[in-house]
Amino acid sequence: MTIEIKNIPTTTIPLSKKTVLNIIYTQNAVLDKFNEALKPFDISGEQFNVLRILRGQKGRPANMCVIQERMIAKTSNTTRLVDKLLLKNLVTRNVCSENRRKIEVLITEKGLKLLAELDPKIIENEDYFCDNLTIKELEQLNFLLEKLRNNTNE
Amino acid sequence: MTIEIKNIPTTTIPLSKKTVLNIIYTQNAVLDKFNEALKPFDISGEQFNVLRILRGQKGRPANMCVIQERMIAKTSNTTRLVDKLLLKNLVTRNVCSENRRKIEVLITEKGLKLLAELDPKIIENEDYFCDNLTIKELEQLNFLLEKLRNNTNE
DNA sequence: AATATACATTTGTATCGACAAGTATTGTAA
DNA sequence: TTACAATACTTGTCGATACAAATGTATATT
Repeated sequence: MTIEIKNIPTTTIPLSKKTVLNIIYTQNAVLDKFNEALKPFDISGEQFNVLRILRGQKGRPANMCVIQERMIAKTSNTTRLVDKLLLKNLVTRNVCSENRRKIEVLITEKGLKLLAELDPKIIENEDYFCDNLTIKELEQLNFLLEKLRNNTNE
Repeated sequence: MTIEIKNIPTTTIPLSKKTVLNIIYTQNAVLDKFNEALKPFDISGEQFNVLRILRGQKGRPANMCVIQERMIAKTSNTTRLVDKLLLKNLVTRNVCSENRRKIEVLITEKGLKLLAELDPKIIENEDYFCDNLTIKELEQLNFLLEKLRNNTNE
């Protein structure tokens, strides 16, 4: 189900356009593989990310806004994501007693188990692409991506 | 409305995970800026891409499946995207007389005008990021992305 | 010619992202 | 204390993705 993407010709397309396209294609390829790995476990990429954030809390409950700000996708809807996780009993959700505006979300044992099962698949997935490059090339790639992104003009 | 993303530490996170995250963050940043540029024109990124594909046809009509296979997002719903463009009179849609299963989609004058107006904004957008790197660095970045993507194992 | 199969597109459903608006709770200031 | 604003979260809507199923048309098989 993966589509083949040819390398983009530099002669006909300006280098900047080619670069942007390349970044988009590459992320698509990476995310496709990522979602493919998650699919047998009936969990979406964003649900998985929320679970990982909750695990990172190490027992301390996370508010909605804490989850929100740590998510990769900015304006995703935390309420509905947590709803889905709740339905699968992967998290618990309770109103905070000290500040009743807040919600305390915790990962359950079942959630932790699922993550433990998924961890090696995710690593495998990351290595699948990164094994194509040497350490030096990976470091160079990271350097270039960060330099491209960290615009100093703003 | 853009969120700041710190550089990812290499010491605590494996290089492969860092690389994948960097690719995702970078594409997010690029697409955010891209969508921001399109927003005043009331057109979504995918709608814009379809219009560009149609312009690339240079007067020859495009079938749905031709549009589909040239789109960046694989399984996007071409029918509904074309519907939206039709509502804005940016394209025409007719059943092919030779093969009535097929649909012939054409970009209208209004569509071409819109693209002409958008072209410089898109270039500006691409340069916004790429100006941070030298030509050599851009070429290196493209090389690395393609090498990462073009997995020889399959 | 009737049936089956492949092809091209449409439709339906669930989920997600982006964004605006709404609700409830808390904090603050006149 | 009342009024207003800020905070935390929820709900609604729209556009889009992902995917399965359905529809309509053309082609191949018997």
